[in-house]
Amino acid sequence: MTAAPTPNVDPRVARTRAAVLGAAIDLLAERGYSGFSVEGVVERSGIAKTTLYRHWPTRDDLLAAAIARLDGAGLDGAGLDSAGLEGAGPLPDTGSVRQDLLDLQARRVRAARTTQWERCMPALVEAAAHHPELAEVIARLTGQILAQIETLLARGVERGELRDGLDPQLAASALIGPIVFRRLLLHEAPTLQRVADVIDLLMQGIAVQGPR
Amino acid sequence: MTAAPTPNVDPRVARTRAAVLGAAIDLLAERGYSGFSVEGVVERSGIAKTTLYRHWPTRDDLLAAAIARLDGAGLDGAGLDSAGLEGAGPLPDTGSVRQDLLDLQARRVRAARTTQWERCMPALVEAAAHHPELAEVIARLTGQILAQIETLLARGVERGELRDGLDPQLAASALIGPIVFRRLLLHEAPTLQRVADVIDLLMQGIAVQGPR
DNA sequence: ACAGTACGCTACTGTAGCGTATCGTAGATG
DNA sequence: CATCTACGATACGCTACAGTAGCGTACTGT
Repeated sequence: MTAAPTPNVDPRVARTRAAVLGAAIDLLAERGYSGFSVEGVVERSGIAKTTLYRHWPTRDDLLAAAIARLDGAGLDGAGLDSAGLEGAGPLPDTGSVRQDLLDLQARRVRAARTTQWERCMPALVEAAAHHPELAEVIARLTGQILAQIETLLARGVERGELRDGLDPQLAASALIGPIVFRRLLLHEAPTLQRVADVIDLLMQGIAVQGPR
Repeated sequence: MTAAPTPNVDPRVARTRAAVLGAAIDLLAERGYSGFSVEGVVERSGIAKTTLYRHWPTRDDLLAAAIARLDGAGLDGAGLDSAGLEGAGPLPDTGSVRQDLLDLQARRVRAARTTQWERCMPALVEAAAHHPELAEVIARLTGQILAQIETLLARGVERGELRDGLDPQLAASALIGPIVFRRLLLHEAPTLQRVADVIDLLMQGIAVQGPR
C-alpha cells in the first residue's frame, strides 16, 4: 500500500514532474497567485518550457496540479506522492484533549515557515475566490486539516472530556479560524502562546459560569 | 466636524476621484487582486487613463487609495468620506452580550454580498501577503472590525456577563476568525445559523463543566 | 542494437497591461 | 472675460507572459 501506485513510469517523466511541481509550489508560496507564471516555473525548475507544456497544456492545469500536490498537513503514512509532509508524524494521543491539541498546533506553528500548505495559503485564498474548480481542491485540502483536529475532538468527547453533542466541524474551525484569520488579515505570524490561548479560550468559554 | 475636511476642492477632481475609486473597489471585489488593472478601472469608471495617472502615478498607488477607502464596516457617524457604509448603524446595545453579538453579526451576514469590505477580502489577503505597505492599511481596517466586537465584549465584562480578565482582542478574533476562515478556504458563505453557533460555542466553551 | 519516447533549444506569434507623450477641449475661478 | 487647471483622445514604447513550431538529442525499454 505504500508502494508506487503507478508502476511503469518513465523515470524521465517522474523527474520532470517532481522538478516542475516542486518549483511551482515554491513559486506559489513566494510570489502568490498573481505572481505565479509558467515562465517563472520554467526558470526555477530548469525544465524546458516545451516539456512543461507537454505535461500540462495550460497554466491553470499546472496550477491545479501543484495545488493538488499540496496535502493538507503531514498525514502520516498517507500522501507519499505529495509534497506537504513537512509537519508529519502521527496524531498526538496523550490522553488529554487539551494536550493533544496543543501538541498538534505547536507542531504546526513550528513548521509554519516551511510547510508549503501554510506558505501558499494567501495564494490559495485568491485562487479559490476566482476559480471554482480550484476552490473544490482547496476545500478538500482544508477539510483534511480540519479532520485531524476533529479526530482529536472526537476522542475527547468519547473520553468525556468534552461536552457531548459537540459539533466537531464547528469546533475545529473555531480552533484554526482565529489563527488563520489573524495571519491572513493582520499579517500576524502564529505563536505557541497564541494557539494555546485560543485552545484555552474555547475550552473554557467566555461566559461567567452560573452557580452549580 | 462632519463638514468637508477639504473645503476647496475643484468639483472636477472630486468627481474623478469618486468615479475612479468606486470603480476600483468594484473591480477589486469582482476580479480580485490579480485581476485588478488600471485599464480595467479606466474602462469601468469612464475616466481617461491619462487623468487617472495624474492622480495616482502608479498602479499600486491607485490600489492603496482604493483599499484605504474601504472602511472596516459601517462605523456609524464616522467615515463620511468612505465607501463602506453599507453595514452601517450604531452598535447594538440590548443589555445582553449574546444578543448584541448576534445582532451585529447578523447585520454583517445580511450585508455580506454588498459590503465592499467583505467582497474584497480575498483580494486583500493576497495584497497583504505580498505588499507590506498595503498590509498595514489592511491590518488597520481589520482592526476596526475587531474593535466593534471588542466594544461589545467589554460591555459584557463590565456588566458581569463575561469572565473578568477576558482578552477582548483574542475573543473577538475567535468570533470572526472561524467565519472568515470557512468563507475564504472552504468557500462557504456565512449564515445566520453559523454565526449564532460560533457565538454560542464560544460563550459556553467546549469542555464539560467540572462540579461547582 | 533499435525503436519509441521524452526532453532541450531557439525562435516565434499574440496579447494584456503599465506608464508616457502630445495635443486639444471644457470647466472652474478671479 | 481671461486664465488656469483638470479632463479627454489617440497613439505610442516596453515588458511580461501564454502558448506554439520545428528540429535535434538523449534516454528507456525490449
